[in-house]
This record gives sequence, C-alpha cells and structure tokens, in this order.
Amino acid sequence: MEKHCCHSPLSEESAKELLGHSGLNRTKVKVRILLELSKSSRPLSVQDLHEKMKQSCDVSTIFRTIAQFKEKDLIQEVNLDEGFFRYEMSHQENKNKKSPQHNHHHHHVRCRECGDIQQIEKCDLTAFEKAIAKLGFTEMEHRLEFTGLCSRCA
Amino acid sequence: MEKHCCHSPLSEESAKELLGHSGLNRTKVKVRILLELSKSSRPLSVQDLHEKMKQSCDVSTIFRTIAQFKEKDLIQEVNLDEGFFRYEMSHQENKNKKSPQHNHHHHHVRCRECGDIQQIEKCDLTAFEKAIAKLGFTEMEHRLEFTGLCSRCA
DNA sequence: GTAGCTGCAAAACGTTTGCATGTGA
DNA sequence: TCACATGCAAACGTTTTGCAGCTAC
Repeated sequence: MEKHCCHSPLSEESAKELLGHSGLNRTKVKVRILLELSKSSRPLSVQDLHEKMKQSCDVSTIFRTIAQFKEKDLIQEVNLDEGFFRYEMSHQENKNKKSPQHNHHHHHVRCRECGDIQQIEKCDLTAFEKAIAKLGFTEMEHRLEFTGLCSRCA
Repeated sequence: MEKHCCHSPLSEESAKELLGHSGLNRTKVKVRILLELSKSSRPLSVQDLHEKMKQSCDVSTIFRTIAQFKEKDLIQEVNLDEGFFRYEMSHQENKNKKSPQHNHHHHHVRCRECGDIQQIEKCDLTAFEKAIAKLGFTEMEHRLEFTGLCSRCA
C-alpha cells in the first residue's frame, strides 16, 4: 500500500509523444490536460482541470478531450460517489494490451470529512471474482472504493 | 452467494408500522415507495419508482422521501456507475444499531450489456480494511461493485 | 391547529451536443 | 487543404429548492 501514485509528471515533450502514439493531434489543450493529470497526486475532476487551466478553455472541450483520452486508454475514470467523475493517468503494466485488466489496477480511500484521497496499490479480489464467475458472469471488472475518516478528521 | 435479496415484500400494515417507528408520517406516497422497494428484487432508481407509481406523484416528492428514508436508514443508496443512484431496502442485522456496518452488507454484479443486476451476499474485505486502517483511516465504509457480461450476453 | 407533506415550477449541477469558426499536419 | 479541435450557446438528465396549498396527527 503506497500513499502516492507511481507515475511521474510528463514533460511537454513526452506528452506530445504520447498524443502522437495515440493518433491524437498535439494541441495546446490536449497537452495541457495531460500535464495537469500527470502531475497530480490524485484523480482530477473536470472542474479541477478547468480551474487549474485558469478557464483558458471551455469545459465542453475538456469533456471532449477526456472522452478521447478514455477511448485511447490514456486515462482512467474514477468514481468516488461525489456526484461527478475524476480522471487519472492510466498505469499500464503492459502497453500492448488494452483491456482494463492490463491497467495497473488500484483503488482509493477518500476521507468523508475533508475529501483527501489516497491510493491503495494492492488489489486481490480473486475469491470474489471466482464466486461471481460461478453466476455465469465473464469479462469481469470491478470497482472497490473506501471512505472513512483520515487521521486529521477522526 | 445468492441470487435474490433476502428480504420479503412488506404488507401495507408493516410499511406503516415501519414509518411510525421511524417517526415519519404514514402518507400514501411514503407507503407506496416502501412497498415498491420492498417487493423489488433489485435496487430501483427514482425513475423506476416514478414509473411503477404511474406518475401518481412528482419526482421531487420521491427524491425528498428517499432522502428521509436514507436518513432513517430504512434504505441504502446503490451506485452502479449508471449516472444515477438506485435504492434498496436496508437489511439490518441488528435493528438497534444504526451505523452502516450493521446493515446486512452486500454488493452487486451488473451486466454491462443488458443491465441485469444480481446480488452478492458475502463480503469479506478484512485484509483490505486492515491495510487501510494502517494509513490512519477509521470508520471505514466501502463499496465494491462488479460489472461483467452475464451468460445470456457473453 | 400545526408541523410536515406534496405538486408545480424553476433552478442547479454535471455532462453532451450542434454549429460556426479556428488550427494542426 | 481538410480533417480535426475549439468556443459558445443551448440542451440534456438527475437532483434540489421555493413556495403555496393540502394532509396527517
């Protein structure tokens, strides 16, 4: 269990490279969003991004960009029951595979009081998944999110 | 692992009793919502309820009622990443205690294709919760939701 | 009688879309 | 040049709120 994300902030160059590899144009907005996501230690909402970019682009553009990034598996959507989504850089263990299982799989703990978000690295749910497979389900994905009170708020 | 919910549909009488015990008025709408939730084998959205009640009351009333029921722990909110919430009857193991831990804790599997929802009875995440406690978090709650393809859709 | 419930209308919120203009390759 | 990206405005679906009238107790 580690406190912070394991990826490192992208440089402008590497962000552009990443966009190129994904077949996306290297526009100002796309680069900027990648930089903000890659340097954040926690998943960001569209509002977060809009503020960090000082409203220099429209939220609709952010949503459209996010949609493209999701499709290319550059980022992952995170749902912490806040009424909106957050997004974080994908951490792919094997860059050749695109299925969700091949992303560096992890979850989050969020403090119900102050909203602090920490990352949980380990994910071993094999017993659950086997049991559900017995119900006839395949291609399983799961989401496991914790909330609690962090030490400051307890 | 069981397929269906373990609670039984309420009678009109028992619904009124439940409302009385919770200090809520025994109005037509409140009784009706309790009956619909208690007889459903899966969590219902506000839209679901509105349709089942044949639009005989306003959605805003349903939302307000739902909020009261949640506060009194009569129902639980379920988030299956559909863009809206669902609600189901609480299954309290110990009716004297009100903390989330004392609800009959369970989760769901939802088919990404047809939306079928099944219930998972077991919930053993002690290893996870202990690890997170080490991060300094207390009063933990968690949400574990699976999606996959059910046998019909695979 | 009064606190609480309801319907209606309007608004809030996150998100999506259409369209006209602007930009990257 | 031309597909793609963007800003703006308008719409969407879910949820919340204000207010006036109604109902349970």
